[in-house]
Amino acid sequence: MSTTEAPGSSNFIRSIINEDLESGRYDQVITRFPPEPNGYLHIGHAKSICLNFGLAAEYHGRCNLRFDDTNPTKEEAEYVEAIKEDVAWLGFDWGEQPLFASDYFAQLYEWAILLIKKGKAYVDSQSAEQMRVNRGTLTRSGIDSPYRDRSVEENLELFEKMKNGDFPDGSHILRAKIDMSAPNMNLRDPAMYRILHARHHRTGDTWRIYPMYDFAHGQEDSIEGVTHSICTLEFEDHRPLYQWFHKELEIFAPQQIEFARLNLSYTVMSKRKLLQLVNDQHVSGWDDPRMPTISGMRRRGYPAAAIRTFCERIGVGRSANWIDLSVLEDCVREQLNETACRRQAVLKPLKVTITNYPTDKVEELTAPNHPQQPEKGSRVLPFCNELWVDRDDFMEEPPKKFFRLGPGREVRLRNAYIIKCDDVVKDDSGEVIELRCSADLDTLGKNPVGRKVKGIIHWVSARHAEKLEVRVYDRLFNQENPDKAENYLTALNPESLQVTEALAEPTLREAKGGETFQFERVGYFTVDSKESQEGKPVFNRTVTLRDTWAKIK
RNA sequence: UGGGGCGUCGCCAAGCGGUAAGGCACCGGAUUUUGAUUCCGGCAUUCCCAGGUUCGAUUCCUGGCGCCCCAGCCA
Repeated sequence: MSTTEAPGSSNFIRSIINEDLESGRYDQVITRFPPEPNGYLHIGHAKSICLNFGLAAEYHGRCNLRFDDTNPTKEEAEYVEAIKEDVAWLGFDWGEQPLFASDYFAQLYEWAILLIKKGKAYVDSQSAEQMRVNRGTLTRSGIDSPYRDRSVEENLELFEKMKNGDFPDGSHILRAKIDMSAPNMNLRDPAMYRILHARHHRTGDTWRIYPMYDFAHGQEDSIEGVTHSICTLEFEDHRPLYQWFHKELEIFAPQQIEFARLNLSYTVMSKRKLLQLVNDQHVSGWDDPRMPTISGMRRRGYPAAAIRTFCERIGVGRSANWIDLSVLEDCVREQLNETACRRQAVLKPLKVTITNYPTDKVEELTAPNHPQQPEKGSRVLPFCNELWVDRDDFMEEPPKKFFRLGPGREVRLRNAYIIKCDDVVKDDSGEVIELRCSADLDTLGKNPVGRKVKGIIHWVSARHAEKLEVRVYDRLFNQENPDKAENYLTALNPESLQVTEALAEPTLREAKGGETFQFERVGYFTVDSKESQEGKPVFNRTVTLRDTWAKIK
């Protein structure tokens, strides 16, 4: 599965891989997607997933799913499961078992000892604060730790005790001995191992020390034979260190390649902020349909194929980018237009009575499930003299370009007759509460001769309508870039969720969780797989239809 | 004012010395029992700026300008 999409346009990563293959530096392509299980995956991760798994498939290589679980204070098994589900749903296969950084803890520990013995690592006993001060600044070099020249024996002994849990958190730390005056801050004796008396989701209480990202990631890649280790731009400064460990340890050296992370308008992408949205209950959870998480989008009704298309379409480069939400929505519509069956449902009901239609008569009209795909079949639409239409499809004083219902106007009822608005009934407050119309009963499946009726509106039989809960979603944030607000929370869109009731054609009652329909002229709606019940589906608005009338207005 | 990057249409993005792909958005127009879809057509004499090399530069060189990342015992 997964790579049915058209091959993407060229990008700098493919160029690098081609060169590496031609030069013989590597003879295959092995990549990896290395999430930290400290939150749910979002659309930015999808970009990385599609890139890594996509490249591996393209070059007939392999892509590992490897959890970078080196910080037990932030990671949980729940996240591991959620991440696996999301990657699989996106359509990618990581082989028999996912891998874990924690699988390599013993090896990493041995390598740390090797570096100590080589005089390339030492135990520092400064406080975190002292270390920070002594690290210097961007423009001023750091100064050596007073513990920098401890003997190998002493370092070995202290590190052993760190491992055994003899010291409290923060009392000592293992550092690589590189250069405290390096202009690249990452080379100023970076931390390799810290003491953490924390229970790890997989190794339990086995370890009291845990490796830092820099001392773990490159070696994990090396162990797995990863040839191209693709990460985001902020790790570019870490590359010299990534390479330093491979060289000092004399192990297989993968090539790290950095690309620009995804930014999407009207959303935030940092895990910290997404976690806060969840914890402070601005959303119902990581999988709230308004979240930019994979699970949120899945619940919202975004097809996996649409997300894959999106990731291919936005390309991959090294310059900061800000992708417009419309690109994603276009991918979703493109996919759903092909796959979703058509239905009729009214969200803002206005009563219509067909005055010349027998009160006790009910007709079963036939409507195609997909006008462009007859093979999708059809369904039955009951029609009687009492209907609901959408309030937006009637105007008492319509402007010239409005070709829907108005006093004396004619309109086509989708899949049914042409009707004419003869009377407008109002309540005491002057609000329109009913339209009394007459139908041209000779217009079923054909157009009248001598006049043409341009307007077409959707409707539902009032006596057969199902009342269904519909959740109308809008963008979670009002501002294109929530991060530029004083506090991104102030940019939250208070109307991002409107719960309402739809009056829908009877067939919709049987809709199953995860199914998506196009409510004609309105948008795509997907049955919420979490909160729907048998015979009582709850619909999430996935995305609206394009609406050029809205622009004309 | 240290180091590392980036700068091609409103937003992405190809281009790798030979005379500016594509997508989204936008604007026209055709078809349409969804103002949807589909379909045609338009949309950078110009590639951050200034010099230079060259028959020829978005592509090479030099100098500017602008933006992003780095001072976690996070990843």
